[in-house]
Amino acid sequence: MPSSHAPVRRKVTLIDIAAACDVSRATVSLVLRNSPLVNRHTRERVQAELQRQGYIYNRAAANLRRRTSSSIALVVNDLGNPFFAEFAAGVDEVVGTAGFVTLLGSTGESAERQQAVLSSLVEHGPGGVILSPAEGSEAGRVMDALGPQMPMLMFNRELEGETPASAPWDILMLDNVRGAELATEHLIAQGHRRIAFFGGHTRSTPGQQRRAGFLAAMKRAKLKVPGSYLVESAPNRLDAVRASAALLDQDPVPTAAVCYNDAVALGLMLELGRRGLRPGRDFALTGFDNIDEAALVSPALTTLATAPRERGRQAARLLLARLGHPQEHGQCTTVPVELVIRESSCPPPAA
Amino acid sequence: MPSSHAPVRRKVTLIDIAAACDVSRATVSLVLRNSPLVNRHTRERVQAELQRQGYIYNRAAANLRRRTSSSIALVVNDLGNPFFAEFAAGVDEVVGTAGFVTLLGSTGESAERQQAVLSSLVEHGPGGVILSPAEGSEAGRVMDALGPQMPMLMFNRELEGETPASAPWDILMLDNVRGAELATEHLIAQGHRRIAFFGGHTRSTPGQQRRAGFLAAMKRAKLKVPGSYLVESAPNRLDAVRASAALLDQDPVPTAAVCYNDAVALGLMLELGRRGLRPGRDFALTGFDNIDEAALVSPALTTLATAPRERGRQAARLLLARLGHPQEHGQCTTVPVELVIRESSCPPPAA
DNA sequence: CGCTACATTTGGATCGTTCTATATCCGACG
DNA sequence: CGTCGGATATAGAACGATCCAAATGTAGCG
Repeated sequence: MPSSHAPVRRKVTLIDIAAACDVSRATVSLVLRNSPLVNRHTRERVQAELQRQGYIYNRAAANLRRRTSSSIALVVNDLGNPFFAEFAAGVDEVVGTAGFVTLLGSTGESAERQQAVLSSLVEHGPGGVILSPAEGSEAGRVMDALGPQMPMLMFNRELEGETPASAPWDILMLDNVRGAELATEHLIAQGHRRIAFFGGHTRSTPGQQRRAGFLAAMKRAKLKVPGSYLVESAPNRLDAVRASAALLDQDPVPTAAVCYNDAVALGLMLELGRRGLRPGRDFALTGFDNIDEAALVSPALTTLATAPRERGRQAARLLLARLGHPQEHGQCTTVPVELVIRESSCPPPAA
Repeated sequence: MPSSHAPVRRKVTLIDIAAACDVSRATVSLVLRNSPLVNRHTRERVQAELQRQGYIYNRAAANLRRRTSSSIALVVNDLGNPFFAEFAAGVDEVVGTAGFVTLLGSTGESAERQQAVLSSLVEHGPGGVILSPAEGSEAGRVMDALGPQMPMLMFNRELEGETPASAPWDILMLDNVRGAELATEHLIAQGHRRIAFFGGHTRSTPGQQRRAGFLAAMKRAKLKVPGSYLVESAPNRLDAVRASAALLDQDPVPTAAVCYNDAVALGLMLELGRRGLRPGRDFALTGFDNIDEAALVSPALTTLATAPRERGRQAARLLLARLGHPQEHGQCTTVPVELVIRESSCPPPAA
């Protein structure tokens, strides 16, 4: 007998169990939810039958009837970035523990794609959305995709355009300003005077904030920052390598750089090596994020630890807390970052 | 007027649109699915109204009625591991493009937690499951959680216990045997004679296969492998550091090691440095996976490229293809890996 | 005019659950 | 004996979409 003729059993439902036990659907439903209303004897018979037939609960049907949700949508730029991967792991951990399931989406840093991903995710009826916005995504368009009632939490970035007062969202931000200040102050204390800020885009929130922290620390130390010492790049290793020339081909060349993040710092280190300059000896630099690689490259990278997995857990907890109270005023949480001093932030070579 | 008194609009449904346009639910439904049956004029009126009211399609309700699914469950050990993060990114890319959504779950390498995660995910009715099994997970228990009809694809590992003939699954495996052979042959060609296999667990499928490839290559070269040259560890950096002593405290000490994966190799490099040995000079080693860090550590790590993101895409494509034909015989796909030679696999110091 | 052909629309049943209100049973109590 | 209360069980209408079979309108044609 060919296997294609094997009986394709329909999925087992409440009705099948009810029929087999000679009780009503309602009773089986009560058993499933451990209601105390059902007689002990009946409960046991039903449970045995559930087991026997391999019943699988259909949460979608239940959610439809109850108008509830059992999922959270998580939208990040790129899981390939260890920072976001750790963040996602933290989110999923808490979301899963709360009995929810994580719907994943990634934007590849494109506002267009983000729009498509959000529209697709929202049709699956998540209870809320955790979004690390792609660069250039606008508040209005996000609201169009998600509707005005959807609980939302922005991570790490803000949306562009007006925030509608009617539908506020929560925000979880790293203390980018203070972090960049810490890194800058550290390099100044090491004796550097010509310090640049390298990488990241000016239009992104963390880019602005880190740059602001850098400039504030420089100003307090009464150090000049020529405009050419502020070099932009995409926030990844590859584009940082490309942009390095604009930083290093200057006269006078800076002796140190505060980098937008670790990926960018690693790119700069690569280009330094290519030019025969030894990072951590001839040129000092700091990163941001403290990804695993930061401790492993040689020289090890001084950076700011953001504990991305814990941030993910925190984001999930904040959103889950918000589910109950969708109408309340949006909260903004800023979490401190910690300077981790390693070998890359040497004193200047002359000193 | 306090905002808590603001009108909490019910969600917009087909019925609302139908009422506003003075047509039936069925017509609106046809418009939504771009059916050619509906008159052009009507279609435009309905579409305008959908826009105006901010209608959001309820895919769960549609799936219930149509007995279809629009999601794929993805269960990995740990997103914090860049190999799995890249894999997940690849899966989500293809799954998303196909109009499905990814349900995420992570097991933390625990068979117990995997069981719980699978049971939770399956209640959300995914069309299929991509599973990178936790160590020690058994075929029978997985089938219990997922039911006999669920399309499944195993990645990278096989399940323990008997494979029930009734419900076959697809498998996507790296060519672990050949990969380990390549690495071993390369070290032999460099002049090494005392070569060890370091890290990984013997009970896991890739562990067995890589070890087998290593032993086969050694045997072909007529080189002896003392039992003490096979050192186990958990497949992560931390435990590799711990296990390094068992490898390096031997007499005669090996001059080279084929490592289970990159994480383990990086751990071993760390411990070598701590003992004043220079990896890539005094001791040769190879990894497996070619994670980003492999190219960046110093010395850069010779390893086997597995292209995890492309593997993720491939896994998703295989599973999506299988959705249509759930009863066919399970396929096993093995993909080649590529040796990437870098600095860590030096010749032996004496030679 | 009656008939068919075609284009368009629609009511009601249905998917698998939960909710609400009601029914049934049984012993106790006045 | 009537009826009241607690403990269980259940019928039927939701939830928001889709499918099916049938209805409607409109035009063409002999």
